[in-house]
Amino acid sequence: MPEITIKDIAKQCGVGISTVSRAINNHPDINPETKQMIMDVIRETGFVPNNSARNLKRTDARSIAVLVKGIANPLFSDMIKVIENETQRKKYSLVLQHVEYYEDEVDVALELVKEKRLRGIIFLGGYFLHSEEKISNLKVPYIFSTVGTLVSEKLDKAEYSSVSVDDRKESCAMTSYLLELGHRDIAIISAESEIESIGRLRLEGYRDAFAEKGIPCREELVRCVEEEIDHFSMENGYLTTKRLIESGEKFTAVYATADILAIGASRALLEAGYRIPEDVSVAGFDGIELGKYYNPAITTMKQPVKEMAETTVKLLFDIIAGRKDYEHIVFPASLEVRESCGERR
Amino acid sequence: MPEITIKDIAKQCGVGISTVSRAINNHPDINPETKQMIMDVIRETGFVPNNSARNLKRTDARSIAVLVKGIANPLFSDMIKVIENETQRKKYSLVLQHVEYYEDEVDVALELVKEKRLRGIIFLGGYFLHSEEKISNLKVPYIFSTVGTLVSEKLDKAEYSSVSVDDRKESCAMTSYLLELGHRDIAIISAESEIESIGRLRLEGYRDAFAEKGIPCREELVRCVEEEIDHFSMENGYLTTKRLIESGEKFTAVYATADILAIGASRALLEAGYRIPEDVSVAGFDGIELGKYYNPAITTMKQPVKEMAETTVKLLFDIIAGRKDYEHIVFPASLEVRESCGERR
DNA sequence: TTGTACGCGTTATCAT
DNA sequence: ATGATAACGCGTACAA
Repeated sequence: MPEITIKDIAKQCGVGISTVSRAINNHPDINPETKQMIMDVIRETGFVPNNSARNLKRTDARSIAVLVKGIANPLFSDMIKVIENETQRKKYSLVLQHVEYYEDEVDVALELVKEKRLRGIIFLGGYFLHSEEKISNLKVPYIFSTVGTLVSEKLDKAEYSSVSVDDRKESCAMTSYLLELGHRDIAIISAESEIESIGRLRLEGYRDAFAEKGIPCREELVRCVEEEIDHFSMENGYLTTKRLIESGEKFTAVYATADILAIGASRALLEAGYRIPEDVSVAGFDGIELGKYYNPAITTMKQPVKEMAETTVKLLFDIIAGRKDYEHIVFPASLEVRESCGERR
Repeated sequence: MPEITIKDIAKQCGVGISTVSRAINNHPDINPETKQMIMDVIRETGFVPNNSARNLKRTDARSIAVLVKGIANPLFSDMIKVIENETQRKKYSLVLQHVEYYEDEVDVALELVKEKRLRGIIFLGGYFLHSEEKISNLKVPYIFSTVGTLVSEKLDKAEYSSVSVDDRKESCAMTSYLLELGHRDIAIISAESEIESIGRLRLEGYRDAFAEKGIPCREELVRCVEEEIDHFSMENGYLTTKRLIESGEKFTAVYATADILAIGASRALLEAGYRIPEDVSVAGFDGIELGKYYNPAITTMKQPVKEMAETTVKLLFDIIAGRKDYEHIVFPASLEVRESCGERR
């Protein structure tokens, strides 16, 4: 079946090919009547312009992309909503691209930039252990959102931008809060400890808090999620906590380094007969909406998602416009006391 | 900045343009040494082929797409995972495309098919009140998954396929279950009642159950979610239930027509001081993972997500291969009794 | 095994 | 205001 093209439309309308193009793209210099006539034919025939051909020619795209690693993470859903809005306000279009856990986000970015003539990129999630060599091929501005301090070690800070919270510091604050409630046996459900990652930073923050107060931290209570399944998932929080419970170690609080893990952890505790927070306190990190709805509502360290997303977009456009070169912005997180933590009894 | 192209590589390697193309695309008829040499240069230069140009030429794409309306819906996340796996097993690639709530999914599909040379499409979510005229322009096989019976009225059944559950019937079953527990004052939190939609079908099922048993159903207890915000969201379940509570109407059970609404509803009830299920029973629909983790775990009508997704992919490939023309498959849902429903006291 | 040349469908440039 | 035509970057007959 022969695809219907702009040529067919032109022929059928008895006009030139470029006139049709003008009609499609809302060019000013075209006779309104001609345009109307063309648009009518287009509707009748059901003609749809081929985007590949368009992108091939186009030099000006007015679009940016956000690459998301970890589709199911509610934190990202929340951010994306804001990014979408902000981008629209700038009259840009937003390409939303999911990156599989086994894919290299930089490779995906490189392809996408060429394919869609993007002006900028926002990375959400992932580890970013990228070689400078590869990422230096990325000629458009890019921002790491939510994973700020992570990237800094390998890469030249002047090459990229970031918007994030200080995961280590805020995690330390969360742990301190639990310590101040009188808890000493605080189990931590950590997403990764080996890889340089957000999970690792938050784990270090946990250790910092103990060190600051001169309280020894019990290594038996440091629990990493299972490697084989999604690190940030309720299931993993559940399984890891279940193993913790079954190990027989005593604890009075569980700090899960992500709310989504905290919910899985809570389930495991409730099933084992613990009451929250009467028997065990549960704390999370991130401040996702879901935590507010859970029963009990999860006390958490809340990232200012809305502000971060807005700032990310604003910064990206500043860089695109040449008003800035790069910037590393760190937002404060805020302790959100809800229902899942109590004083140690 | 001049983008680096296949031509540059050819020149730099001292070979023809098509030799480079052969190297990139793993063509058999190329000297392994030449290929190695070319690949080395490609790596050094960081050359990335332009997908737009490729798609423009390509006739064989070996890829399908899934268009998702409602990114945040966990039910869809669950399905997508399965679809991804199954597609990969068939050695096809999967294009995952989100459709904004204000976009027309058929328009998006039309564009995408041309742009990416897709061989088939899976629609997830949306209302599908599409005119036959528009959708008839879609020349590749397409399947509506999870919204089966909805589409049938306007469209010729031989034009498309569907995989779904019988929302009306299963919703009736869920309601019957509550009636059998002794509940009579069953409030329903419904996503839409006006538009022809899944929410509407489930509401009709609710009414059916009352009718079957000859029990009058109290219209004051039929509550529709707020129009302005996402119909399938915890927030909407929460707000709608809150309004219900504030209205002062008496009820002993709340049936939310989606688990995600049920969670919002539960929060509202708990905040108002009700215990679940001791004071009020809560029931949902869909069977999303989250419901299992909630406290109390939400009793629900579970859609066989995995089987549905697998079947959807299988069916699509059968149609692509010409082994079938179309098919409308209805899966049974199953009552999953968890913790949120009890007998009326 | 390799290179040349054409065409995919569109937009942009330049005439007219 | 409109039309002809040259790119855009790549794949692929076809020739060598």
